[in-house]
Amino acid sequence: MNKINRKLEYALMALKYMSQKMPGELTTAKEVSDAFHTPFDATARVMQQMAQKSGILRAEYGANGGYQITKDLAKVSIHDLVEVIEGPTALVKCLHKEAPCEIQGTCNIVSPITDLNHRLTEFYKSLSLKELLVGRVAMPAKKSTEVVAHG
Amino acid sequence: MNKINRKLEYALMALKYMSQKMPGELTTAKEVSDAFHTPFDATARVMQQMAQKSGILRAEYGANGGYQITKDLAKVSIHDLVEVIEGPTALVKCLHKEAPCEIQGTCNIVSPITDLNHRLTEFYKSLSLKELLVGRVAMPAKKSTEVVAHG
DNA sequence: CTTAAATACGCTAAAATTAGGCGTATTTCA
DNA sequence: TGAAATACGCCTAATTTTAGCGTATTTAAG
Repeated sequence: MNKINRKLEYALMALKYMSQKMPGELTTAKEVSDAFHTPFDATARVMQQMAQKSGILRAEYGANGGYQITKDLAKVSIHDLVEVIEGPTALVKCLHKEAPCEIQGTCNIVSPITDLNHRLTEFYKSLSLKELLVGRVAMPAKKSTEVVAHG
Repeated sequence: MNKINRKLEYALMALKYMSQKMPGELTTAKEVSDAFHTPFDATARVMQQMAQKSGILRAEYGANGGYQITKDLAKVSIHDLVEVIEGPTALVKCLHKEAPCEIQGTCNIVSPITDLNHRLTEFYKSLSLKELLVGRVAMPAKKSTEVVAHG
């Protein structure tokens, strides 16, 4: 439960990286995968998804192309990002797929799970990417020496 | 991200089922796996874990044995239960394992992930099993016709 | 004292999910 | 025309999840 997968990590890395660039400046997938030593294909894919499935990024084609943040990260929630990367969210498949759950009918926790799912979704909707990635601290202007908070 | 696994489902089913019994009455793993058509071994295992790793349940050995809820579910959080079933929690391994994360050093989201992990943990700590399983509505006294909340 | 029913738990195999990589098409700049 | 970039379908490997088997231990009942 509650484990972040690689794609989401790569997306967050890319977004944080891009958020520290000058407005209008482009960032390529290769640039990100080089900077963080992440696999190129997977990195490129999540950036494509953020551009394609959502308007978080804008893609510019061809040589000298790349991506650019186009949405205000304060207005994009973690829930939004997760749905872009992973598709529709649910604690349990049966909540929004026509679920071939073999124990349906006898299951006694549909209501609790539905409730928990709702609360979790609200939690993730309430947290913006800006709040998460930029944090309460003002951006340090210099791009170096990231300070780790708790660990 | 945020998917509930089978073990946790079985644990929640068992707990809800047991919470509707008379105080002092025992429940066997077989009884639960029969009631919900869940695999016996897996069902038995989570009940063992709840008895062994935590004091949520008490086990009585031998024929006529079984389990019994011994903790006030209002005082056991979802976070507690998850840690009993899955062990230490973290959004990402590197947060509490000596992490052989290959990109450590270049990773720029340790701080955001740590922060999110903390918020999530607080969220799960704030929600008790009683609130989740019994809900705001008073127990219906009759054990039948479970009402589904949202869908 | 033997059998049956229950908990306790290590081990292994199957199934499902995740992660990564390959190939190719398309776009654009030089 | 070639190089560099996005776009994306498909396939394979790795990891995780899930289930089941076997066996030991405890206790009630006959």
